Amino acid sequence: MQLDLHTTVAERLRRVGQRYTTKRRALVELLAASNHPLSIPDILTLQGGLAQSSVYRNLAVLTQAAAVHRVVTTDDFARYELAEDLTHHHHHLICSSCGGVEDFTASPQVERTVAKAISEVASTTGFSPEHHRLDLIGVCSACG
Amino acid sequence: MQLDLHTTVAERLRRVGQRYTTKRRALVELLAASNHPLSIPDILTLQGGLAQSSVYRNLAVLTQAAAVHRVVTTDDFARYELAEDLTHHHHHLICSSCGGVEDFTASPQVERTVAKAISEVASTTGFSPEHHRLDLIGVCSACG
DNA sequence: CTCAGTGCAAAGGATTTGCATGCCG
DNA sequence: CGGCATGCAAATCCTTTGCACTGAG
Repeated sequence: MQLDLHTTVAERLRRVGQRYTTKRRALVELLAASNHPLSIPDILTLQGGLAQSSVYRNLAVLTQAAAVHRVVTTDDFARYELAEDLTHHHHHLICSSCGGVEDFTASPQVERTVAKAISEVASTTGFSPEHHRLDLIGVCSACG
Repeated sequence: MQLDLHTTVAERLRRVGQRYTTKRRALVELLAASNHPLSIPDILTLQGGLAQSSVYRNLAVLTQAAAVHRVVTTDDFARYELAEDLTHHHHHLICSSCGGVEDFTASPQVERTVAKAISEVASTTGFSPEHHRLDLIGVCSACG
């Protein structure tokens, strides 16, 4: 699985004309090891030896290669996680107080219903859905 | 309804020790007239005669008074819309290409299912949900 | 008169970019 | 060897803030 992950990421990078360098691999491993999206400050803290600008640049590259996904919450920091097809479909619990994010998985029934709603929208509007985002905004246990 | 809107907003502002000035009323009317969240550039274009900083400041005040809601998309601009309880519950179609947003309403069944999922999460985690966000990310008809 | 609200300009802060260096292929 | 990735520092750009002025009560 871990091997597959790196193989897949490498492949996606190659497809957009980019290399899978040591630093990029380190970023991917960091994201894979976390059960929630990481902000740049998070990453810089967890992984010393990475220039801030390089982190930004590499995450941008990985995002463009569809290996990483950028998550926006309520605070000023963008967060990053591995693309869903490299991990699993999930949703977010976003804390309106501290901006922190946790992952959670919805029941199959919810996903089924949402999927139906999406196809309805697609057919009744000129909008072409790529994916959906079902987040719960509230107060996390730490802030509560 | 329009009268109620202004009355309600005025009341909420008063509650946080703020006045309902002409400029603030203009902002509220602008947001009420739009069927999608507006960015600051949007607002400045639509409403001449408002200093940019005042728009930011007033939107911040209105947000704090729970009369306006800040919406984050994928581009660099924050968008603003009236609080849901002043309009109606809805969701967003977010264009991953231009960052634009349109509103849409989900079927009662979807809402019911989502509500159930939310209460499940609330009971199984330490997280206290305040509201949810079900957005579709894709390509709008203009960009497609 | 008083004080919140406003406009203007300057400051802040996350993110991006230019450029010289170093490493991978 | 050649070109891309990296680090550092400077630049960007949305957003916030300081300050003096104005207008409503």
